[in-house]
Amino acid sequence: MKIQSLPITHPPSLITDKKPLLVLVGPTAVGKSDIAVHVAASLGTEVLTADSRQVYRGMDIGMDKPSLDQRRGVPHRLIDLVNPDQPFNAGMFRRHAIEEIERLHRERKLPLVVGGTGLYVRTLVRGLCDAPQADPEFRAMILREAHEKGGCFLYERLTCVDPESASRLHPHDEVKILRALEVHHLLGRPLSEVHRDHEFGEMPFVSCVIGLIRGREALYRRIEDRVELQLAKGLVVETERLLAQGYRRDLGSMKGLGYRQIAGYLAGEYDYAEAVRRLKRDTRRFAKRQLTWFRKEPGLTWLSIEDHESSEQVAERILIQIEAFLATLADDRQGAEELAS
RNA sequence: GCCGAGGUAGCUCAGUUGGCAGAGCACAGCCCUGAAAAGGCUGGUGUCGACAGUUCGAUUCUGUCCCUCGGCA
Repeated sequence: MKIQSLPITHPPSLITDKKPLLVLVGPTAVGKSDIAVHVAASLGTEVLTADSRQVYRGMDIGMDKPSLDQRRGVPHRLIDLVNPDQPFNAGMFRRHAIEEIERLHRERKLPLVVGGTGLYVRTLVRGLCDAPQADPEFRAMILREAHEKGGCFLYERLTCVDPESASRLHPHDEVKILRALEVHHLLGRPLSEVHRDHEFGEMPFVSCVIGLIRGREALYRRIEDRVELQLAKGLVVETERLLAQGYRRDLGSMKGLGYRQIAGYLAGEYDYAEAVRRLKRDTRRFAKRQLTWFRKEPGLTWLSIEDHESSEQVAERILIQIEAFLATLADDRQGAEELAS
């Protein structure tokens, strides 16, 4: 019976090698942080944050980092890794995260990844293709050239060197066109080829991915409440401080939700009420994009949160799912051992 | 009460010399492999205030009524 339950795609030898990974995802303001602390405390483990924004030091209110009080003694990792003007990206996240995951495995703890950055989570669950890191010099150079030549220079160039990537991208999507050109320049191979070799088929761990969700109206209400709370905590002062420290508005970190809208208000582009309106709107749109991303994540189990549920109650339900996941893991392992002997 | 102005999408409004209506915002759906809280794409969701009249046909013209906002009493 045990042997029959083995998925054909996983040879027994691989299953015994692979270590488990727990992952909690969901849109912004769904309540991940509070719930995760309860889950981590029950499991006696730590929280590994998969959030592209919480890695920046000094950006606390805008990125909604959980306070020490909220963390209730549970260690949180992968937060405050770089300064706001330092580069950070999915590859760097993956390297830091894998280090922490392996450490926890050595300490016989179950790694619990919690976050809303879909791409970052995916680099852990399904890997990341072997392409070179971002090259700021190349980008600056080619952007200068594009500025001089104007029009669709970048897109046309990509059509020549990597027609497959070009056909998948819209001519207006400069960020992704730039990346494809960069990879071709550094590697001498088209990015589309690198992607085809990888296809997110890496699976370094046996992952249990749970997606938290609420009704759209409830989620939007929570987003509004959270924005108000961030403003009350001093988001404007924090933005002023970052600008005074010399962090310019065009930095990736400063384009994050909160800082972008408040910086526009501080620069006199619109009034305070308009800044708040835009911040709420942009956060709602972001939550929607997150949902679109997670919806197509294979193997994700949704867990819908009711309005009346406390984070402890939700954590209880998650723990039941985790127990079931660990039980199948133990079954598979036992089956593999029987097969091997 | 009288005199103006107006009632069209969730909101602000445009428009149809009579042929089942369109912008912005809001909203919805989607794409994504080292910028991802970034970046990009697509979509009009409607008893045109109500009822009658004229007309082949009325959101548009006419009448009555209702409502909102000004001004005068």
